Amino acid sequence: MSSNETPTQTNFVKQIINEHNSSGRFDQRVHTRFPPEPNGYLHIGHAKSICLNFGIAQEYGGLCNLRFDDTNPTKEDVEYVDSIKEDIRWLGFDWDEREYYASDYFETLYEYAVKLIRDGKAYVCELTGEQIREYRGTLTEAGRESPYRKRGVDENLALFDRMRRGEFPDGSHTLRAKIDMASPNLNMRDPVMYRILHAHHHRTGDAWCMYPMYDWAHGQSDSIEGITHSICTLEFEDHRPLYDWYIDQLGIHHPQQIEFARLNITYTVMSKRKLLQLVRDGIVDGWDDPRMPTISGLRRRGFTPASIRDFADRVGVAKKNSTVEVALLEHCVREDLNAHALRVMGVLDPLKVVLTNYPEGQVEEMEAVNNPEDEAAGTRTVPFSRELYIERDDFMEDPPRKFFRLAPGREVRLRYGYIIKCEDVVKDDAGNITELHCTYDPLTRSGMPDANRRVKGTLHWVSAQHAVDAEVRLYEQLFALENPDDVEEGKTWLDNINPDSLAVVQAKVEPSLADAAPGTHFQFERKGYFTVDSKYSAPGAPVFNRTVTLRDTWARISKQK
RNA sequence: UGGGGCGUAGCCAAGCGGUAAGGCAUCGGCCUUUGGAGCCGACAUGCGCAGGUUCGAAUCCUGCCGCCCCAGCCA
Repeated sequence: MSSNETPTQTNFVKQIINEHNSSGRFDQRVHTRFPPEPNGYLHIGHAKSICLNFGIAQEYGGLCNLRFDDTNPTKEDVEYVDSIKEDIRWLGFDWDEREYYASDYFETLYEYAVKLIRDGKAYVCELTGEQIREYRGTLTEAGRESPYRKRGVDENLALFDRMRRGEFPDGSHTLRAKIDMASPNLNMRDPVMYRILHAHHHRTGDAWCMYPMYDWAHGQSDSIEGITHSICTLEFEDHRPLYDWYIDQLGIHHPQQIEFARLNITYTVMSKRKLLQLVRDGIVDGWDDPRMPTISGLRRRGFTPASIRDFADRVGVAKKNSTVEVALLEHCVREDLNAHALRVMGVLDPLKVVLTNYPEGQVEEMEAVNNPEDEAAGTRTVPFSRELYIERDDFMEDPPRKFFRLAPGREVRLRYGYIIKCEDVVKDDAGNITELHCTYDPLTRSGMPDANRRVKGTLHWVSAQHAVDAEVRLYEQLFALENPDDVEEGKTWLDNINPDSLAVVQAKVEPSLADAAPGTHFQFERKGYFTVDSKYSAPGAPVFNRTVTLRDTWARISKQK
């Protein structure tokens, strides 16, 4: 953990582990796992789980496996397993050689199923999907037993074998656990263990035409891997009795499942289904669109692994459903980037300034600090000349009281340059300001004694003749509402999309940025943190994504009016 | 009306019978060649509500109330 990350505090999961360690239940062993289904890209909610599982393993000197729960070939794909592996590594975690797949255990699972059948604890059922639902009963009424429940062991064994051999069509048979159709826990009402699916699996190919249900595969997979603590989300709490039942019937290693609340963040959605829809409908530019809460989106946006880990730590782990304000995530990146990002100057909305008393053709190289938070980052040189660009909103013809920037007759400091004074405002026929005529004070160059003169504000700038054109993408929240699922009658969450979530702007940036490498983080002084886009940026034609703005006191003051 | 969970500040979250940590946000002030950063300070007589036990309760007991999850051959 780097120094800018908050020390991890205690949580109920660690308390449980501590109790196990003092009782000796698992021989002081701590072995967790991160078990994604490869049916989509990882998002920041997964990052919370990854940090938890790998973090706990690290903290207790244990191990954390990566296991793909690939029990449904109709939804899964290698594209997803590749992206998942990349994202976990990028976050800074390593599963060594322990990369497993539930499909590795299909044969073992099959043998386990045969054992249950032999013990009279499972049977082949020929009810249709609809009938199974009817027989299940409701939340308040017990279910009815399937007419196939009383089949003999030999018949079940034979039928199950024929299921495996592919003698039956999809949906015609299932293997079900024989538990209790009257259980108040619906998961215990003879759950389906296997369904017939003549589908090609991304790993096992066509070896199987029936696949284990997640509930039948998950607990045993953990058991087989010797997992001690199976950490998962709240919705599986009701499934724990079933997992316990399977494992107890089988008499195999019994992990402890612990459930925690999944992460929600304001102004975004976290369900894979919705993220997939945003991608498929072309509402965003792929899974890694910088507005997406996916790991790949956050990466492209400019978030750092350390900032996401820090966020996961600060958010904590508990059982209460909650929604964390996106401001906390933003705080975490700012803190990391403040310490590490190189400072540069870039003007997003250029307004030309002519220094009328500055020698024509003269160019001075101004020394600029790369990162005031890190002396080792050194300095660089920025060209200064007679014609410059400043930010259009750093000038006001008729400024309000607390506006500390440029205005007619007012003086302002150009960062690392001179103090200048606005003498004239030049406008076009329509009355738009086209340029400013200013004078500079030659005794106030940065470093000179007169440079210490007190002026109201300091502006960033770029020399017009040296400026590099850059495309800058300014992002806002993808959704206009804190809770995108808060929809009125007849509308959907898609109606809550923020139409202004992306603004593309042509900026002027300092020459050092011309060939900036994709993924590099910068602070554009006074504006925010920006990252070179990994998809569209090219040498000589840089494209920047705005990760997050700087905290902006002036914006707050002016909004209060 | 069944079962499983959860209620501590605007948002997270510690606390585990001895008198409400911390972070984010917000609001003041200091400082500043980034209105950034940093620094200082404020921010729950109160822990969903009502009773009870106790010298003492956010913590224990009882009863309410509210919210989330479960009726896929998804995970």
